[in-house]
Amino acid sequence: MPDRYEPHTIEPKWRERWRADGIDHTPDDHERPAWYALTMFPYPSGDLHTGHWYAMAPSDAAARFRRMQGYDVLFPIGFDAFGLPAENAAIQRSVDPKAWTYGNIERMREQLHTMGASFDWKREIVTCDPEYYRWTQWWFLKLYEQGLAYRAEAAANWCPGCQTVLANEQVLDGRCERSDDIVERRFLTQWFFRITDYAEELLDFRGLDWPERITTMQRNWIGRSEGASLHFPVDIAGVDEPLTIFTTRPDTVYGATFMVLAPEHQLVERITSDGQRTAIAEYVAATARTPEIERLSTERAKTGVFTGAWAVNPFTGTRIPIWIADYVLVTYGTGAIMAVPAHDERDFAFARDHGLEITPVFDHDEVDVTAPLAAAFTDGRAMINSGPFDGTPASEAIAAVLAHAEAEGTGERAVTYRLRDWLISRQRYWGTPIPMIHCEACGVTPVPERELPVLLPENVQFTPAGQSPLTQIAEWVNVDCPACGRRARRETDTLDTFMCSSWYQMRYVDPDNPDRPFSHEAAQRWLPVDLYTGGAEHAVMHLLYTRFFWKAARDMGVVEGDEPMQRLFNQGVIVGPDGNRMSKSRGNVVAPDEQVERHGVDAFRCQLMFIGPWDQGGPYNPSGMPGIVRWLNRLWSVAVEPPHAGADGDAAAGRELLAATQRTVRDVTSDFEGFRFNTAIARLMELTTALARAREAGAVEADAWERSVETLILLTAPLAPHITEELWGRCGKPYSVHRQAWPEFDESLAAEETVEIAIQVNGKVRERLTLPVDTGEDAARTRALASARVRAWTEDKAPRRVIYVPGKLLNIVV
RNA sequence: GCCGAAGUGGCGGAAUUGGCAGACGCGACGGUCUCAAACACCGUUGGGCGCUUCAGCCCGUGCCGGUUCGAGUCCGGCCUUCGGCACCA
Repeated sequence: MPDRYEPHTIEPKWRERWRADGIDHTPDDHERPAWYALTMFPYPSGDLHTGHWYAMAPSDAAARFRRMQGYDVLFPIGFDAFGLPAENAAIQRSVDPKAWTYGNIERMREQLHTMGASFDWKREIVTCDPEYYRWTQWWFLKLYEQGLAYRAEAAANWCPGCQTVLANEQVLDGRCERSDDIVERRFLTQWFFRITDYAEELLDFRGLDWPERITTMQRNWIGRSEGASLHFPVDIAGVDEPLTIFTTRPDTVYGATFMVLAPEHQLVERITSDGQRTAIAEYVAATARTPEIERLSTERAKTGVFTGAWAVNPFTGTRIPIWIADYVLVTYGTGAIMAVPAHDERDFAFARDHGLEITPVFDHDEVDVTAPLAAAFTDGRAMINSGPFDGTPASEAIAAVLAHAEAEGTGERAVTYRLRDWLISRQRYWGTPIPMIHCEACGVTPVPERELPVLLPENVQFTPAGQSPLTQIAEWVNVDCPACGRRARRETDTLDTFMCSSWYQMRYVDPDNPDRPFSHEAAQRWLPVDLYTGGAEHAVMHLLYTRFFWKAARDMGVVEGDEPMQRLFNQGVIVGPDGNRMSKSRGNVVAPDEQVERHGVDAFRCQLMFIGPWDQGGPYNPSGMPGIVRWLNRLWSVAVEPPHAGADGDAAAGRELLAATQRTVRDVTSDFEGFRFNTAIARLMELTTALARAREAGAVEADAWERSVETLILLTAPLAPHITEELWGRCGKPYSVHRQAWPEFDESLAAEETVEIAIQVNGKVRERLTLPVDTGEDAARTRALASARVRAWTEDKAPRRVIYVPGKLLNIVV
């Protein structure tokens, strides 16, 4: 009497065996081709939730699939352990961020083990370990050496109540989430990476197997614009340098009737007239409280204030007023624009609301400058009101004006990107210390490489009001300058955690190397990553930063090739049964541990993979679980209970079973290639049912039965690793199922003899005929026209047209 | 607001380039087994009309329009929902 499928007995047993055998360790004999499968490492929030399972179980299935296909697979795991939540816990609950983080890691490590994922734990990395962040600091120094790191003023959210810098996440509706004070923007000197140096190259995705929506989002994020820089002299005593603006439409310069600076623009202070000083100051202060998303809204009224200053249009010689307005951003272009209200909707709205001049410079059927927005046309035919250019066709206008500007020295061709340099400074404690020292004599001085890591002090005080705790630790802050030996101060900002995650895939290839971030040999063997899986929420920032990092590393000669991740797959976001993001306050959290306890690991993994396409995410409702449990029970049953002996079986039934098995091999293999685990499971369910039915009928050859069952177990192994290991053993096969070769599709066995063709009359299905697979059009047509049902619809009229799609349908048009 | 996606039965979803809409599963209903329950198994299941002998017919993939022999799929215009928007990771 075969016993029943009891996941709680077999699952822990096999996990222990695998752990003892080190079956998941990355092979180092280099016998087979290398495959680097990487899943985004988790933040150690303390609890492994359904989202982690949703990200990692299919990633594991993909890694197992490649192993069975004959690759040596590197499938590592670690923790992205620096960041804000640890600091919040410290402030709110007086716990030490380090103790909190490592406690969480320990708990999550155990939870991850129970997932049955084939991670190589020997290579685990934790980004807040000094042995890891020492190399993050090393990278910072290298980028600094390359001239890719620099300091500049940048705005930060400042809470006047807490006297501290806030993350965007901590700002709700312009107020501090803790104290409810109105958040201001403050300018601090901070560190940046010159990611914009790579803007052009980052636009190039050739050779990468990435989803198009991701590359599109990155392209738009980088936002390349071609145009011109134009220089407008400022009509103010003491201001010699001209005001430089960027425009994509230099051909409209004769219509520039005023200028607008971002309220944060450096010149504002110097050019404002005494009479306007109060109004300008008020407006600048108000802007500091306005979120950028709101500023960019096209539906909002265009506010602004006149500075009292005038510039000169270098083409017309006309004096034009200089305004400030918050629809101009200091971070884009030069932070200043020439406003051409006749040909730009935003400028038009502004001019209309503030009574400014509107001069069209392209002819058009109707020019109605008194009408609302719609009248601000951006298309033209030929230039007008443009001095020597009058009559120039629109198609030649930009080139003509640019040539003139370059000849006169009033402007030049320019390309601008929306992409801004990467701000990496954080005024926080729980991050990688920036390895820099500020010396009064020598200026900013790097910490010598041999002194790395700059250790993060422990047991620090979080004062309720004030800066990062790092600034308070005198014995840490005060050091000798490495260059001149005089007293100097450490940099107290820490690095953005995106920097930790920009190079972690490199560290995994050689995680314990004490002398270098990784060895050349290990990089040769494993890099770049063959398959990167992770959340679509990282579509732009993380993935852009890691591409930048890789390219910078390449230019230093540290890695080879142009891209860090060959293939990318972004899974969707899993939400609660009610369609909302899972959260404790909503009460819609599905706890993985509970599901595992009830149905086992394999069932939970399979259910997550079965609910829908992996890149779509969506609501997770455990109500579908019975279907998966039933399937695994049936799988168990067909594997342990063959048809009764003595059945020599029917050869035709055996052939049919093997054909169905081969079609499953074909479909499941291609589904795995495309991460369509939901349809793969559907096909496996069908084969399982076919086996159960065949056994019921009692007429299958023992050989065909066995081959089919074995294949079914192998195809299921990446999805449900425990039950398949158990059944493989029970079928008398040698340990381990996870070391077996993936079944090869044998087309000669899969062929079907007949096929059902839909017969349409005028596009509507009226008949279905079962025909031999190789039926030609003429034969199919004859058979169709012989059908009484078809004749009833054609009324015996001669077909006007016949469309035949072999194996699918025949459409008769009368 | 800007950028990127997605809308298909009561529910999750399937339909590789335009070619039989609803695979697979949940739920529901009916049945087998059982003293009963659980487990398991079998059948039906998009909506409407028809089914007294035969069994078929119409509608249907967010909404409006278009292209095509043929549209869930392509085009134009809307509506709704979701992801990202640079200090959450």
